[in-house]
Amino acid sequence: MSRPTVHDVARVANVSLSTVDRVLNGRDGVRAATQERVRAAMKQLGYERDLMAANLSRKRIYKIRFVIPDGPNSFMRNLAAELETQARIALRDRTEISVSLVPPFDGRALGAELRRTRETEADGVVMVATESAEVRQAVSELRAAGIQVVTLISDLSASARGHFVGIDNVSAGRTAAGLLGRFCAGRPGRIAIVAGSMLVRDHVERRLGFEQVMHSEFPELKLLPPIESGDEAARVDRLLTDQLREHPDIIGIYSLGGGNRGLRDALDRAGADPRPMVVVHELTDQSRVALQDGMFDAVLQQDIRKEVTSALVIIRNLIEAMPIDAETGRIHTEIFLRDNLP
Amino acid sequence: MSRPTVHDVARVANVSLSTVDRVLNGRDGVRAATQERVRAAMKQLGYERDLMAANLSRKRIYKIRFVIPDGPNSFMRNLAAELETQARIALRDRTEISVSLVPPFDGRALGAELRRTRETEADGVVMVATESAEVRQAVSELRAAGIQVVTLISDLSASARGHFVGIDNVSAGRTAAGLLGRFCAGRPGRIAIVAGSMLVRDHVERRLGFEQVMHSEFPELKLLPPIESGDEAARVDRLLTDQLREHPDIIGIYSLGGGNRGLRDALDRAGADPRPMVVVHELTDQSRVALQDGMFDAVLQQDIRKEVTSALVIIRNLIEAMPIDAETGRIHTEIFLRDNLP
DNA sequence: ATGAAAGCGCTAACAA
DNA sequence: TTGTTAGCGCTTTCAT
Repeated sequence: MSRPTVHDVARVANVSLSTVDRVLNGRDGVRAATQERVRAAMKQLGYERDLMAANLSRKRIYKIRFVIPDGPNSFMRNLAAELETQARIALRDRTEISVSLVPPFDGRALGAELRRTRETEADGVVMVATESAEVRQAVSELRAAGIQVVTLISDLSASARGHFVGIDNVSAGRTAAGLLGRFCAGRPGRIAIVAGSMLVRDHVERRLGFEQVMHSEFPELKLLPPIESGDEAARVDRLLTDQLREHPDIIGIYSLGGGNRGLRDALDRAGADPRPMVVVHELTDQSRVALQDGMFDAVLQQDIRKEVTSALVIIRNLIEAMPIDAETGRIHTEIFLRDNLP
Repeated sequence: MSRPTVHDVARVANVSLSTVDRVLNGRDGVRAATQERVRAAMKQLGYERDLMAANLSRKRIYKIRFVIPDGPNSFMRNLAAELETQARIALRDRTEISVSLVPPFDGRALGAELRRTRETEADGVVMVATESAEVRQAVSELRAAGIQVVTLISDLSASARGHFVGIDNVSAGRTAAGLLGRFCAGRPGRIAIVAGSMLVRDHVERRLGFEQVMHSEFPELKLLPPIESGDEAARVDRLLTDQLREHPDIIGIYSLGGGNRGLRDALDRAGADPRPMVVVHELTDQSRVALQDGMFDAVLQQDIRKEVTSALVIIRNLIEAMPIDAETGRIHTEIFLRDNLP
C-alpha cells in the first residue's frame, strides 16, 4: 500500500480536506473535538505529510540570507564561493539564497546588517556570529519578527538563535594537541602557537583545548605564549621568524587561525633541520601545498560544504517548525594528512 | 519572476504540453523540427524541470535494493543498521529501500542474488562487491535490463557498474603509515600489521599503501609480515600475542581489517610499557572505547552514512539519466583521535 | 466552523 | 505526430 494522503485522513475523520489542512498546519477555526478526530485519524493511518506536494502547492520559496564576514583569509573566501555554488543547487529545493558581507570582528556592523535583513523579507538568516550585545539584540528582534536565525562556524552565546552549525572548537584544539604531542614525543622542546586574535571566540576555544591536552598529556613540551597575527600572513611571517630565532628549540607549531602563507614563509626562512612538526587549521590552497611539500604535517578542517547544507536543512526545518535532528548541526573536526587529502 | 514552467515552454514553442513533456523526457513521436523548437524555447527561457512536481505527478517511487555481505564484523552490522535508518528517511524522497544479505567473500552467492533482484522490479541495485566473474556477468545483465548498479565500499573492476561509492584504500593505507610513522619516529623498532585476509581487495590495497609510505619515508621502522586473522577477534588475539612475545621491539601496530576486540585483548595481555602506538580501521564500539582508554591512538574511518546517502543520490541520478557530480561518490578517509570523536 | 473547487508543475492516458 | 484532459497530494480562496 502507498502512503496515506490528506484524502484518507479526511475520509476516516469524516471531515473535508480543508479541515484536515487546517489541523495539519495549526491554523485555527476548527473545534477542539474535530481537531481531535483529525489527529486521531492521522495517527491511526500513520499519516505523514508530503512536503514536496505541499511546497508545490503553496509555491513556497524559502528565502535565506547568509551574513558572513568579509575576511582577508581564504577560508571566508571559500565560504563565499561555496555559497554561490549552493545557491544554484538550492533552487531545486525552492530555496533562494542571498549573501551579504560585513566587516569581520565588528559586532556593530553585523548587528546593523541583521536589522537591515528584515526588509529583505527573508524567511531565515544564517550568520557567522561575532560576540556582541548589538548582535544578540538584533537576533532577538529577528526572532520576534518570525525570522529564523542560525549561527554558522562561530556561535553566539546566550542568544535567541535557533541553532548552531559548526565544529566544537575546544575539541579541535584538543585534537591538535593529540597529534602534535604524539608527533613530538620523546624529543623535549618548545611548542609555538600562532593565533589570529584572542578576541575571537573560536580561537580562544581552540587554544584552551590545545593547552588542556598539552599540559596533561605532554608536560615535557613547553608552550610558548601565542603569537597574535590578526590572520595576516605578513605578520605571521614576521612574528614567527622572530620567535624561531629566539627559541631554536621549537620542535612543534600549532597555528589555529589564518595566514598560513606567512607560516610557510617563516619556516622557509628559518630552514631548521629537522624542521618543526606543524599542525594548522583549514584546508586552503596554501595549506594543501604545504602538506604535499611535507612542510605541514596535519591540517584540521571543518567541511564548509557540509556546514552550508546542514545550515540550510536546519533553517528550513526551523521555518517549517519541523523537528531537528541534533546530529545534523554537529560538524566534526576532520584531520588531513598528505595522503588523505580530498 | 518565478521559474518558467512547461506551460511557458509550450507557449513559446507553440506546441502542447504533451509535446514539451515528450521532448523533456526523451520520448519519441516528435518531429525533429518540433523538438528543436521546444529545445530552443527551453534554452531561451532557462527552463529547468521541477523534479518534485514531476515525481508527484508520476507517483514515481524509486525502488533500490542493497545487497551487502552478512559479515561477522560490526562494520557490516553498522551498515545494515544505517540502511534501516535511511530506509525511513528515504521514503520522503519517494525511495523504497530493501536489503538483502549474502555470504561474505562469495562471488557465486552474490552473483546469484543479483540475478534474483531482477524479479524484485528494483530500479537500482547498490552492492558491496566481491571480485568475481559471476558478479561481473550479473552486473552486465542488470544493466542490460535497465537496472542501474552502484558499488559501495568495495568496487568491482572492469565491470558495467554505473558508479563506485567509497574510499580510496591505497591512500587509506598511506595515511595510516603517515600517522604511525610520525608517532613512532625517533624510536627504532618493528611494526606489526594485522589484516583480515589478503584475498580481500581493500585489505590488499591498504597494505600496499601502508608499505609504500613506510618504506620510503620511515625506513628505520621494520615491517613484520601481516597477520591474517579472517577478521576474527579470537585469531587476532592469539596470533598477535605470539608475535608480541616473539618481537618485544614492536613499537607500532597497524590493523587494517576487523577483529579489533582481539587486538585489545592481546595488548592487555602483553602489557608492554610504553605500549605500542596503534592505528586501526573503522570506528566501532570497540575501537571507540580503546581510543578513549588511550589504548588505540588513531582510527581511520569511512563515513557509512555518507556512503549510503551518496549511493542513493547517485543511483537516483543514474536512474533519471541526470548528470552525476563526481565529488559525490568520493568518500574520504577520516581520521579520529580520542578528541575529535563524533 | 466547515466544505467545495480550483490550482501548483508535471505526467499519462486517450483522442484526434 | 500532436493535443486534450484528468490527476498526483497539498493549499487556498471563497462559499456556506
